[in-house]
Amino acid sequence: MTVASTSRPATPAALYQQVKDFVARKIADGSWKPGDRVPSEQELVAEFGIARMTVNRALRELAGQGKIVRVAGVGSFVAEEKPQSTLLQIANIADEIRQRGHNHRCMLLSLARVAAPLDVASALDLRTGESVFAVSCVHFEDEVAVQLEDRYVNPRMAPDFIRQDFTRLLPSEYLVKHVPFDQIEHVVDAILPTAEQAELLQMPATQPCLMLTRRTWAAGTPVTLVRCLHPGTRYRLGSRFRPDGTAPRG
Amino acid sequence: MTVASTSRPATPAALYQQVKDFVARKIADGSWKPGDRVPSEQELVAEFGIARMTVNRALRELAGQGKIVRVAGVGSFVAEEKPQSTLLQIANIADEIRQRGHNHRCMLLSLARVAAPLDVASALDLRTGESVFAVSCVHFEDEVAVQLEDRYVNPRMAPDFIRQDFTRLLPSEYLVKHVPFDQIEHVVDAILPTAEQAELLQMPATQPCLMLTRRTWAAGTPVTLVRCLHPGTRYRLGSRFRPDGTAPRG
DNA sequence: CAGTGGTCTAGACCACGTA
DNA sequence: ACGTGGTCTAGACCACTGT
Repeated sequence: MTVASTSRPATPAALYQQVKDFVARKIADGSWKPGDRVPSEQELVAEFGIARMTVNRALRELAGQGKIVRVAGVGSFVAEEKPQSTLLQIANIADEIRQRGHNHRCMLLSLARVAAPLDVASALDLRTGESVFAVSCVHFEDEVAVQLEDRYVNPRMAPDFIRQDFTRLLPSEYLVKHVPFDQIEHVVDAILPTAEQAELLQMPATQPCLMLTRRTWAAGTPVTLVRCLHPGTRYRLGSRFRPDGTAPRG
Repeated sequence: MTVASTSRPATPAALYQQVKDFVARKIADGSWKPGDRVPSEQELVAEFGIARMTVNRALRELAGQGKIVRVAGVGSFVAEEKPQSTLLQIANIADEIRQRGHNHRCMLLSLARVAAPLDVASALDLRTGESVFAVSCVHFEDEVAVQLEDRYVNPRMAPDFIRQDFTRLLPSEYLVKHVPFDQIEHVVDAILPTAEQAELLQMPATQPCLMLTRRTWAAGTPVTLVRCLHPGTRYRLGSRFRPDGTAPRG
C-alpha cells in the first residue's frame, strides 16, 4: 500500500553497491565528516570479506560523484565540497547562504493541502484536483529577499509533510532527509515578476527574475515540484563539471 | 612554443581510457551513428588484446556518460539521445533547433582578433590586453532570433580558429571538433538587454533575457568564454539527471 | 543453445607520498 | 620500507536474450 509496486528485487544489491551505500550513508548521516579519512581499500576488503577490485569500484564511483576525494599513496577522504556539486548547486539555499558567511532566514507564507491545479497535477503525475501539499516561503540573505519558493509535494510520497514544523526545518531539508530523490529535473526561465511577487521579493516589478523549476523523483515516482523565483540582480545559478563524470574540483 | 607546459605525460593513457577514447571518437566523428551496434566486449578484447574487465570498465563508463546504451544479453548501442544530456543541454543550439524540426540559421556579426578586456582576460587566464579571438553571431529558429552569441577564444588553444569559414561551420562546432574540452562551467543570469542587444534579438528592451555564460577547459587550460543571450519568452534551459551518475533517461 | 553484459575473484605491478 | 590508490589480468559464474 505504501509506495508503488517497487518491491525489493529478488537479487540482493551488488557487492560494490553495498559498499557504496555503506560509505555514502556514513557520510550522509554525519558519522564521517568532511576531511575525515575513509577506510582504505584493504580495510574495507577485510571488513566486507570481498575482493579489492570490488571495493575499488565502489570507492572510484563515489569519487566520481564527488562524495569522496582519493589521493594515491595517501588515502581517501570525505569531500569538503557540497555533494550536489554535479549540477545547479542549489539543493539547499540555506547552506549556500551560510557558506558565504551570511545570515539565512525563511519566512513561511502558507502551508496547506490544496486541490492540484492542472499544471501541478501533470508535473506530479496526479489527477487534476487530487489533493497535494502546498507550501510557500521567502528566503532572506542578511534580511534581503533572494528567493520566493512555491512548492508542491506529492502526499503519497511524503504523507507526513504537512505535519512538520517548518519554522525549525526547511521543506527541502525534510524531503531530502525523509524521501531521498534519485532523479532531478531543472528548468530555468527569465521572467518578469507579478506585482505580488515583486512585493514579496522587495524588488521593482520591471526587473527580471530567474525562475528555477525543479522536479524530483524517488523510485520513478514524482516527489515534489518547486518553483524558485530569484531577483536577477541578487542571484545567479552556476555549475562546473567534467563531462566524463569525474569530480569537478581539480 | 605551442600550448602551455602541459606536455604529454610520460605514462601513456590507461588502457581502459584508450578504449573509451576509441569508441567515443567513432561516435563523435559520425563513424558510428545513433542506434548502431558497438563492438561487443569480446570483440574489443580481441581487437585491443587486453582483458575483458578493462574493456568492461571502458564501456561501463561510456554508458554512465550516456554515450552508449548497454542491454544485457543483447549488446551495446550508440545512444539515441544527445550525448551532452548530463547538464544544460545547450552544447549545440543548431542541433537542438533541428531536433525540434525547425530551421536554424546563424548570422555572423563579427570575427576579429582583439585585445582581451579585463573580464575576458581573467576568465581565460590571460594577461589583460593579450590578443584573443572574438566572434559574434545571432542564431535564428525559423527566422526568429533566439540567441545572441558573444564568444572569446584562447588563441593558444585554437590558433587556427580565426581562419575558419564560419558561414559553413559554427564556432562551437569547430571547437568541439578540434579542441575537445574536458571541463565546463555554466553561469545563468536573468538580465535586461541593452538597446543594441534587444534590436539584434528583435525584442523589446523591457523584456528579460536569460544569459548563459559558459567557459570550457582542455587539459586545465581555458579554451573559450561564451556569453549567450536568450529572449526570456523564447528560450529556457533545462536538465535532467540522476545524482549517482547513471544515465538520465529511464 | 551461444552470445551478451553484470559481477566477482585472487592475484599482480606500478607510482606515489609518508616516515 | 611501507601503505596507499591506479591499473590490469585471466579466469569465473550468473541472468538475460535471441535463435
